[in-house]
Amino acid sequence: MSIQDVARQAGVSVATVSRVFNLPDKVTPATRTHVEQVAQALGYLPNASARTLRTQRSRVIGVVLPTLLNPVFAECLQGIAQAAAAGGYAILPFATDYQLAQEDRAVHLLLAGNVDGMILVVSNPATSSALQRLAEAGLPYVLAYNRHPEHPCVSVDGEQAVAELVAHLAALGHRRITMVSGQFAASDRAQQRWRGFQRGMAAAGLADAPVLEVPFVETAVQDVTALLQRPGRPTALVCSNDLLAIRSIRAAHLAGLAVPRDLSVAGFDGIALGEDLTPMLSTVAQPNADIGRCSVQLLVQAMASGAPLAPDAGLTLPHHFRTGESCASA
Amino acid sequence: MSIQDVARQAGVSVATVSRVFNLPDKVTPATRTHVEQVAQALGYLPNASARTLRTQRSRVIGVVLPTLLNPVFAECLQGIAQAAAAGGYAILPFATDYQLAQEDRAVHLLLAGNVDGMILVVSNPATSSALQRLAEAGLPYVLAYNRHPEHPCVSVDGEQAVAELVAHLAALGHRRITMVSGQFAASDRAQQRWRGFQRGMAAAGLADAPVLEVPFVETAVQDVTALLQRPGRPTALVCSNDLLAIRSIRAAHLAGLAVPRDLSVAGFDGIALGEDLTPMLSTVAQPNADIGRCSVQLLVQAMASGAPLAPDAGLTLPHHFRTGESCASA
DNA sequence: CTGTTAGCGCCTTCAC
DNA sequence: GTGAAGGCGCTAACAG
Repeated sequence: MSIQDVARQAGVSVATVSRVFNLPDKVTPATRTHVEQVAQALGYLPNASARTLRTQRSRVIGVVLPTLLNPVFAECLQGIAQAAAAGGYAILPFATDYQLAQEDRAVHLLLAGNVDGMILVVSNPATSSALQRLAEAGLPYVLAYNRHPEHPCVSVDGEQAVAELVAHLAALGHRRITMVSGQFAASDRAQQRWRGFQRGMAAAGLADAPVLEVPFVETAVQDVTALLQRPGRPTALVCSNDLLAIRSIRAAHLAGLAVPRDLSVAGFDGIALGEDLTPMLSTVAQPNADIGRCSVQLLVQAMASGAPLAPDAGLTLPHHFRTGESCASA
Repeated sequence: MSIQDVARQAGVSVATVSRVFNLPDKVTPATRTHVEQVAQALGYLPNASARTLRTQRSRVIGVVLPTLLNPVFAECLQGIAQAAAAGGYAILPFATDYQLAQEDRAVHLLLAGNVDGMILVVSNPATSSALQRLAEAGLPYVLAYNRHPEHPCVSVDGEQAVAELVAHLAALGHRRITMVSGQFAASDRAQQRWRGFQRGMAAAGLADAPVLEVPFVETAVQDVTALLQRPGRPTALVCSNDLLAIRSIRAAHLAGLAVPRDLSVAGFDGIALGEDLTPMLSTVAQPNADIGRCSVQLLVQAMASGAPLAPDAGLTLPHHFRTGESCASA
C-alpha cells in the first residue's frame, strides 16, 4: 500500500498525492477530496521511513534517562510525551539504569536511529562521553535535571532549594540535621543538593553538615535505621530524593520513631505520590512534567532552526516547598 | 556520512561494506577488518530509515499504555524496554490517558511509523476499535494486563487473585468488606477484579458485595473518607489498584482511623513503592516487569515468523499475595 | 494546478 | 569473495 497505489487508483500522479498530504493548499479542492477519499478507502498511510529518508527529518525525539522506576523520571517522560505528541513528534526512550556504558549505547543507538534531537538526563554533564559525542554530532539536544554552564539545561536550582529547606528546618528548631543522599558519583543532582545542604547548614550556624551516602537503594532502609539508632541521632533528615525520604520514613518506623513527632523527614523531587502518603511528604517540589515539556519546546525550536541550542538557552524552572506532614518542630 | 563514503574511503564497493555490517562471514577477514576500521574512523552509522525502507523491518516495537504516572505501567514499560533492548529492538511508546480516542490515534501513528509489532494495554479489548484496526492490519501484537479469549494476552488472573484476597480477609474475621474501584468503564482489569470480589464474598458467605466506584483520582480521598465516616463502615477495603489503596490509607487517616488497627486496606498491582511504605502495603503483586518482558518475547517470536500471534499464544503469569502491614484481623 | 523524475541510504539478487 | 545495479516509498525541483 504505497503512494503509487493511491495515485493509480485516484487517476493522478504520485506528486499530487504527496501534495494532498503535505501541501494541501497547492491542490484543487476537488482533486484533494477525491485523493483523500481514495487514500482513506485504501487505508493508505504515508511510510514514515521513506519520508524520513527523503526529507532527512524523522520527527522523532530520542530520550535518555536513568530509569522509569523512579516516578520523577516517569512524570517527566509523561510531560515529554505529551508535548512531543502535541508538536507532532514521537519519542524513542532509553533507560540507562545510571550506567555510563548505557548512556553511550543509548546515544549511539539514537544517533543511528535518525532522531531529530535528544533530551537526556545524564549522570554528569561535565564528564559524560556520550554527551560529548552528541555535541560533536551537531544534533540538537537538551539536558533535563542536569545543570552545566556549557550545555542547554532545563532544571531547578537544587542547591538553592536545599539551602532554603535547611533554613526552614533550622527555623523549626532543628540543630542535628543529617543529609541522606544517593551516590554522589551517580548524579550531579545529588552533588548540587549536597552543596545546598552545606551552604544551608553554614548559614544556620551549624558547623557540621553530616551526610549519609546510601550506595544502594536496596540497603537504604537498613542504613538509615542504623543511623537513627546511634546515640545523638539527628532530629531531621534531608533526603536527596523522595524515594529515599519514603525509605527513611520506613527506617524511622523500624527504629521505633514516629514521623514527624520524633523525626522530621524532607524529600526532594515532588513526586505526585508523595501527596497521597500518610504522613504527606514534605518535599522540594520540582515541576517534573513541565521540565519535560519545556525541554521539548526548546528542542523543537532548535530542530526547526536546524542548529544546536546555545548553552545559555536553558531554563531554570521554579521549585517550591511542598509543606507536607513529615516535618515538625524539634 | 553514508555507506558510499565508507566504500570509497576503503576502496571497496558498497556491497562489501553492507556485508561487513550484515553478513560478516561472507567477507574475507582482512577486508572486513579494514572496512570496520574505516567505518569506525569516519564515525559511520548505518542509516536506520534507509535500512527499514529496504528491508521492510524497523526493529521498533510500538507500545500503547494508559499512563506512566501509575507506577504499574512504568514498571512494565521498564521491563519492555529492557527486553526489547536485549533483543535489538527500540520502543516507541504512547500514553493514552485512558482515552479511547488516544488509543486510536496511537495505533494509527504507530502503524504509519513502521513498527514491526505492538504491545498494548487497552481499555477494553472487547470493544476497542483501535485493536480491531490493528488486527485487520495483520501486524503482530500482544495485549498486556488485558484478558480476552480472542487476543493474545499477557496478564495475571485478576479475578482469581481478588477472590483469594477476600478469602484471606474473611479468614482474618472481616465481615464488612467494601471494594474501592476505579471506573469500571475505564478498564477491563477493574471489571475482572470486581468479579473476583463478588465471587470471593459469596464464597465467604457474605451476601452483600458493596463497591465504591471512584470516578476520579482527584476525589478518591474524599470519597473514601466519606464512606468511612458513615455508620456501619467497613472494617476492610479491597482496592482495585495500589494507588487507590494508598489514597484509602490517607482517607482512613483523615477519618481518624488507624491502618491496620481500625481498618484493613489491601491493594492490587504490587508496585515496588508499596514495599517501602509505612505501613507496608498488603497487595496482590503482579510481576509487572515480567509482564513487559514476556510480551516482548512473544512479540519477537511472532515478528520473526512474520505472522500475527494466535489468540491462545498468551500467558497467564503467577501473582502472589504480598503480606504487608496494612491488613490485620478484624 | 499537475506530472515527470531524480535521488535519500541501504540491501540483495545476479554476475563475475 | 566481490562488484554492479535495481528499487524500497517518498518529496522536491523542474517542466508543462
